[in-house]
Formats: sequence, structure tokens, C-alpha cells
Amino acid sequence: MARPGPRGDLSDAAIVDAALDLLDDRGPDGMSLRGIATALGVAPNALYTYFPDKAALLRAVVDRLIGTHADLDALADPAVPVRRRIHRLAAGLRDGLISHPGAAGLVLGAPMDGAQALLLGERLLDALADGGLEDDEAARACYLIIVYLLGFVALEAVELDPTAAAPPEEERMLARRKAFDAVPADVYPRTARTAATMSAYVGTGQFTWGLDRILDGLHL
Amino acid sequence: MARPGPRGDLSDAAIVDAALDLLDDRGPDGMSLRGIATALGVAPNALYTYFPDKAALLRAVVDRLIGTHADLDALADPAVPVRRRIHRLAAGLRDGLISHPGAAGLVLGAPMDGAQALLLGERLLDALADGGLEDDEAARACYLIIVYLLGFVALEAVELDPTAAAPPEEERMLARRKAFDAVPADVYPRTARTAATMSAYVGTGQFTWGLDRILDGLHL
DNA sequence: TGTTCAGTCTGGACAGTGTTCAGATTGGAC
DNA sequence: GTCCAATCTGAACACTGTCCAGACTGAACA
Repeated sequence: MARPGPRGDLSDAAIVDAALDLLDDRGPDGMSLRGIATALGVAPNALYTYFPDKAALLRAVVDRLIGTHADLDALADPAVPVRRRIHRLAAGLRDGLISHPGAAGLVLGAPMDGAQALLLGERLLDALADGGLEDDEAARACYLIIVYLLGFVALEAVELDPTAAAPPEEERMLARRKAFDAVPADVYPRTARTAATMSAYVGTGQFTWGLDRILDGLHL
Repeated sequence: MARPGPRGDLSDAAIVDAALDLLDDRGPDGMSLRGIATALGVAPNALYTYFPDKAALLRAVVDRLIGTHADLDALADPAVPVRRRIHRLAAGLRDGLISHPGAAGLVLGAPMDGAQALLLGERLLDALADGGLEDDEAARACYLIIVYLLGFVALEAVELDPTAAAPPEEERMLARRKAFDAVPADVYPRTARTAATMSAYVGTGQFTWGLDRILDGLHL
């Protein structure tokens, strides 16, 4: 359609923008290079000027998500106890990632080595130092928290429709409840008995509880 | 090539076998329906007799992996303290999943609702009850442990070549170390300072340490 | 024994994917 | 004013998951 040659309005950021839009309303499978390209009014292979392959683009998307939804300021606020700061960061990141259901699965598919991810790590280390942890312990604790956070979100997002906004928690728990009521109580008695609790796995309550246990273990 | 009609030697299990083989030496991208089919000497669409779509096949693969590598007997051994039982289960599962580097990413892409996954949950609940936790707390703790375990493995596997066996830990840490030495110390001072610790993120030490913190938080 | 029928598998196709290559076009540097 | 690196296009390649119509089979039933 258009003629070749530089257009000017294309960039890494613009491509990531388009990818995120597409991800939200067509899901991860809909986020194809061709889809992104047409959304930008450009030929598919034009994207290869900015990213060497699709995996690199995905890493950029992930890093964008982390940068957008990690509230580093709240994490650094010295007026707030460290434990609560971490809770805020985690809650914000979880909400943000879950709001892009299709993206949550991607986050654990790319290494945490983007600029935003490194920045998050650095600030989290700051906060953990504020909490009295030595360098080494802080580093290990940092990773522990990240693993829990991303793991929780990923496992939560598996049950979500990637093409639609996440339904409210109650609804999601109800759906899980129905699924658990189908497991045979004679084979899995404990699972059946605690079905109510397990239905709440996908929820703020369980997320907060787990994080609290971890912070307990870290003496924070 | 062959004529249509039942052949007899095809089954859910045989398909999962072939898929796992292909996964191990060609990676997740190489695990295509066509690849699996030709490995089985069968037309690609024959698989649709056993699985409604590829996602279902993947779920079966994941459940197989969990069933294969979760040492439920060790988890139930009453002669061993609960804390150590959980450590054994976790270590075994991690080793097993990491030994299929391409598979680790899949595990967090499917819900933990397969037969083997449910069984693992049930036995883990048993162990947690042995450890003195009430039903509700045990259920929440169970999920916390699973999230940590799968999250850790997934994040660890991201840095592995899916088509090759995982190299020894030292080698992996060395590779990470080199990557961390490249981050600018003026922008990320804490990250640079603790690069040695962070290089060890992908390792048994960090895994065990994190699990210990969690079990501490659970008073186990 | 013959027929029916559900279950199995094939050939062939469809729309779509990531990626590559040669070539057209452009803007800025010398 | 000319060169050159960067940008973008058109067309193609090999491949993917999936679907349909139809060929074949074995066991159940008459």
C-alpha cells in the first residue's frame, strides 16, 4: 500500500503499545506480528527493524508491563513500614498484571532482565535493606518475593479468558467452586473438604496470606 | 501412506510419550502435532481422536510430568519430619521438571486440575495436616508451596536451552554471573553489589533457602 | 452368518504464523 | 551533490493448528 522508506512514527515503544492493545482484546494468540503491523499500518517485516525476533518483542512487552504496574514510589516511601510497602508493591503489580490476563502468562516466560525489571529489583533491595536485611539476605529475599508474586499471578491467570477483562473475584471463585465440587470426595477427601478455601486461591485473600507467611519467614 | 482404520497401538499415553520425547530434544516449538504424529507413524489429525485440541494435549503432558516427578511416597513417610518431607517433594519435583527444560514453562500455563496434580495436592494436604495445620490453613499453605515451587522452576527454566539437557548448576550460575557483570553499577548499585548472590538464584541453594523461609512462616 | 454402526484413521485443504531476501525509498553526513 | 546507512515493502518459504469428507475396521446384534 504505502511506499517504502522511513515513516518516522514507528518506534520500539509504539510497537509495544500496539502489541499490548492487541494482547488485551485478542489474547496472546492474537498478538501476531501481522496483527501488530496492520494495527500500525505497516508491513509485518517492518517490525524486524526494531526487534530481532518475536521473542525480543515479547520481552519488551513484559518489561513494559513491569515498569507500568510496579509502584516504585510507594515502595520507597520511608513513612510507611517496610512490610506494608512490599504489600503495596505486590498488590499493585498483581492487579496490573491480572488486568492484562493474556500477559500474565508471558511474564514468567521471559527472564527478569529488562531495564524495568532491574529497577524493580533494585528498589526492592532498597526496601529490604530498610527492613534491616543484610545485602545477601536481601538479595535472596528479593528473588523469593518475585518468584511468589509472578508464580501466583501466572497460576491465577491460567483460568482467565485472555481476550476479556478479568471478572470480579467473587465470580472467579464461584467458577472454581463449581469445578471443585466435581472432584470425587472419596478419592480426594481433603481436597473436597477444603473446596471452599481452594476456591479462594484465586483471590486477594490468599495472595495476601501467602505474602504474609513469606514476610513472616523473612522476619519483616 | 498407511490405510485408514484403527491401528491399535495409539492411545492418550502413547501420544503423551511421543510429545515428551519431542519436547526434550526439539523444545516446545518443536512439539508440533505434525511432529508428534510422524513420530507415531500417523497422520496429524489422528491425534484429534484422543485430544480435542493441542491445549488439552499440553495439559495431559503437564499432568504426566507432575505425576512422574512428584514423589508422593516420600511425602507420606511418617518416619520423616514433615519439614523434610516437603523439602524432598519439592527438590524432586524441581529436579524432574528442570530435566525437561522445555516443559517447565508449560507447567504454569495449564491449571493444576489434572488427576496427578489433584493427587499431589491431596498428599501435600495430608503432610501439612501431619505437621499440625488445620484444614483451612493447610489448604492455603498447600497453594503457597505449589506457587513457589512452580514459579521458581519456571523462572529458572527461562534461561535454559529447551532443546538440550540442563547444564550443571555451576555452569548456569557462571553464565548468570557474566550477565550481571554487564549491568551498570551506577544505576543499579545494589544489584551490582549482590551479583554473586543473584547469580545463584538459579540453584538448589536459593531454592532451599526460599522454601525454608516459607516453611518458617508456616511454623513447620 | 450377515449387517449395522460407532470408533479410527487418512488425504487434502484452509487460514494463519514467524521469518527471510532482494529491492525501493528516504534523510542526514561528508 | 553524492554517498550511505537506516527504513520500509512485496513476495515468498516452510510451517502451524484445525476441519471436513470419506475410507476402513472390529465388535455387537439380528
